[in-house]
Amino acid sequence: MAMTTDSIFYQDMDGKPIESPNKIKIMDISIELFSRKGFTGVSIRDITKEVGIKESSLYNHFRSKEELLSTIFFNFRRSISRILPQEDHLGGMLQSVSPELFLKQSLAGLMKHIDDPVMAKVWRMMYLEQYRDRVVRDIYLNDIVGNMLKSLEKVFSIWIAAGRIQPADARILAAEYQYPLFAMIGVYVLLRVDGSSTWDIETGMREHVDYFVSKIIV
Amino acid sequence: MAMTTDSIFYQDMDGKPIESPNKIKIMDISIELFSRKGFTGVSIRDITKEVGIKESSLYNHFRSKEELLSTIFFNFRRSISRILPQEDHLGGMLQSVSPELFLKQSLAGLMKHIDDPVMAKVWRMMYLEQYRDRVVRDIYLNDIVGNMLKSLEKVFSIWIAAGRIQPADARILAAEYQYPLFAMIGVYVLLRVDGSSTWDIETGMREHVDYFVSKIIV
DNA sequence: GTCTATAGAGGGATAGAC
DNA sequence: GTCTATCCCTCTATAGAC
Repeated sequence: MAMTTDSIFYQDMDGKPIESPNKIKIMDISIELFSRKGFTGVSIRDITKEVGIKESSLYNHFRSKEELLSTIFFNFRRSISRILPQEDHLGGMLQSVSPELFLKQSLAGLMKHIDDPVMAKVWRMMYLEQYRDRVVRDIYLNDIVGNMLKSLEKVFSIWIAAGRIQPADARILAAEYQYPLFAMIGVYVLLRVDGSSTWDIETGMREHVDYFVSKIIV
Repeated sequence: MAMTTDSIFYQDMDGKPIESPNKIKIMDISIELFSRKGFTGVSIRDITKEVGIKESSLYNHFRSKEELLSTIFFNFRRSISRILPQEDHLGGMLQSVSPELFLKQSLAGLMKHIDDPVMAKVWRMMYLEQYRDRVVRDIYLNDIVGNMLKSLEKVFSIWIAAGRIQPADARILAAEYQYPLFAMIGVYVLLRVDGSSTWDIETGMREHVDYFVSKIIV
């Protein structure tokens, strides 16, 4: 996967790039604060104070606090869609690498997304707001959990059909592979709130991939 | 496991049972509201309005909004500690039942806890507040994730030593078994926010136990 | 696009009568 | 233990000058 810093470029919800320095600063600081205190725990005052503008100036960039939140998740969704394997490229990719390597590379791609200084915070926001906000809940359940399981199921079916792994229910394999990672990612982003060491949980993720692979190879 | 309705009995943080009907009502309604809108998203006014008392009356029961929150999590912690396998009873229990049955019964015990009408909401609160509140973070990371993994590791070591399952790293087995369940529980409580069907994810949990057992038996 | 000023509602918490 | 009344602060958002 090519190096990219795309993820720090924001767009408005109509697709226009956000270029105003103050608007970018509002996004950055809102993400930082929302991810630590939650949407309802952060006031417009908190945000504008750190940005260095008056409250009223924020409303030149966003119509409301809600629109600011929606813009953040709009960009998260856009960013997430890029780390899912592209259906049409699957065929070629799956032939050229081993299951083990493919899974390790996917995990690396996911971790790269979560490790992005901005996206790490939005992941936290997602876990934090999903109980309060139906849109966020749908992003998690559909865009993240649903899509990842579906695309993994496809991958495992292909491997099974090609006899590269043991015959099994591809849907169950996808769940067995992915759900532990979801839980571990949750722990990972939680540990990073306090700046605690994430060494154990990262090791756990690698051990999981190894264990899983050891149980499915022919 | 014997039927019990213990979980709906609250204690104050000094250990005294909460008996005042209004105080119980405050607890119930706070849990309901906090679990849907988050601590900072709910006001004392919201709570007392539903309880049917004036704001000032709440302060006869709790010194502050924070103390109310702490009391809720104090009771959650107490309740959680009861679903962990007791170290001293492990020996006997492990000899009398098969690994498969033991794991299925543990899962049933956990699901029973989460299905309790009150505790389901506090689980949601825990997922919701853990990013904002260090104490809640510690409850999740230590009392729940940490303790469950530790006690499961013990169980697997015993089985391995007794030759009842294939030799393996007990710590990894514990992680492989438990992490998917954590993620699935997260999805489960999330689905219940909207009253969506949890049939798929419950099936997923059972399939996980089956798959896991199939990979470890001798 | 930023500012000052302010509106108008809602926040947590307390005093003191009953 | 509940009430009325109130304090003082913070909240989101808008109007209008520059």
